[in-house]
Amino acid sequence: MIDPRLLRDDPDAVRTSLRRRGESPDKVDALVAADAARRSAIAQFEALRAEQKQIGRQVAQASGDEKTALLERTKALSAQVKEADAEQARASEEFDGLLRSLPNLVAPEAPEGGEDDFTVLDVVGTPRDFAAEGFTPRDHLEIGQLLGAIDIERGAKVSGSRFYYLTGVGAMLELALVQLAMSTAQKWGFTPMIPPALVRSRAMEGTGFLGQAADDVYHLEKDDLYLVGTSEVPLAAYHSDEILDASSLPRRYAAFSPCYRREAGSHGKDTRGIFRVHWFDKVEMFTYTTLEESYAEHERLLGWEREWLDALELPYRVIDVATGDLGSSAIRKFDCEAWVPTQERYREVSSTSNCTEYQARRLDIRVRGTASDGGGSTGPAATLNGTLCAMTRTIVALFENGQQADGSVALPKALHPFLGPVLKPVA
RNA sequence: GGAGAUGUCGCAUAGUGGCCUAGUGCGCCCGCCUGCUAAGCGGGUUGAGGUUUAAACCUCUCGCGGGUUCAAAUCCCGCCAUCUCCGCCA
Repeated sequence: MIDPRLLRDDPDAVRTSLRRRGESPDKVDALVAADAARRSAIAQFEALRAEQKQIGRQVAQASGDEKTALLERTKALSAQVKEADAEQARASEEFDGLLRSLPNLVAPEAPEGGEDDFTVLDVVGTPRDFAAEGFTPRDHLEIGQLLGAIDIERGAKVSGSRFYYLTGVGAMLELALVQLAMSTAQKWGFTPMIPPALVRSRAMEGTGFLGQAADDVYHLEKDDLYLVGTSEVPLAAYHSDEILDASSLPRRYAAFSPCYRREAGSHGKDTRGIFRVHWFDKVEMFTYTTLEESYAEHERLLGWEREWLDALELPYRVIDVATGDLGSSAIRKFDCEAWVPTQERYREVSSTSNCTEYQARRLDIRVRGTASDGGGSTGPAATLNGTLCAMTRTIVALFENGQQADGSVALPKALHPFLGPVLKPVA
């Protein structure tokens, strides 16, 4: 959530941000009113409570008629305090609920508009000219079947649509990517992590996934646990309710985990192969830092994502995602999109978001000793996340871009130590 | 899954209904003293919220949430976590 003080000091900034996201700014008025109601309820409760405590101390020392009289007064007061406390709690809860439903402010630099209004920041590499090479490219599923790497029919038989088995070299390719990604991230200074993929609602809500994205989340009702759609969730919640020493920042974690997504609302989209699935594995980067440092860290995360794609020798472009297409936690988001030859377009393979203090406020993650005030006080941390390697989409890109006329796939040098230079059709 | 125990300030502990405005020790911070170091002496040291120009004051916070009571760290109920034992299990 955003800084509640901003609602009092500069509500127009909040309205402007909502408008830029394509949302109605109306709820700002309700928030300002709820804030005023909350504060007045708190003041009322505290005044009554102070009186109750004062008289309570007198009761302990009094005796006889004096005590009876005091008890008379404080008995009535007790009911009033209880009532005021309930009202204060109700008003605070209402304000908190409204505040949590508000998305993060958007960065002024983020381009305004919807899904198609992104800005292209860079284009790297050149898509191959298959016509010049004299053959028509096969799509990733066809290649995966030739290599014995992907079994989509049995995935559907066992688990339904959008499920798959990685088999043979497919399974080994994923493990190679995981191993390479984790060790590379460790070299960059990230702490390797394998986090839980089932989390409580606190973690899910705190990272901002139970708002507009709630339909995309799997929920295990019997246990009230959620399957994470990204390890951003357990990584953000890792330090919840903690105060981090400023000198320990930035803290960088790289996590390998499965990711589960209901893909509600994407019926009929990307139905072929393993491009859009209900489950995939991913290595995710995550940083805890300060607000001031978050902007530079966002650029660094993008830099590492690019370095990874460079190492995989994939052609890609980088886009600055438009305000209307940002998640509720993010103020700005950069996507890396790899070229997919059979679709003749760039498709998202990684994404990095600066969530500033939004998640940290919800999860109560604070920093002690920020530079701005000599080191004594605490303030919310800033969190950022970025994909290092989403397995299925990376496999799609590697297969399609590396394919050769005979159905084999030439691998980037970085993967040679694991799998050799070429994956060959099985039969 | 069953039985039992435990949860107090960074750490260790005291606290069995009003003297708790949570004490003490350690650690940490500031100062004094001191050839140096150590010791010693004095003060400070959970976090959040509210009133406010400020200073200051007030409220909440003893794992979390309810309840009893004029009054709860303390009594009752539920939950969470940890530990020990039994069962099951990769």
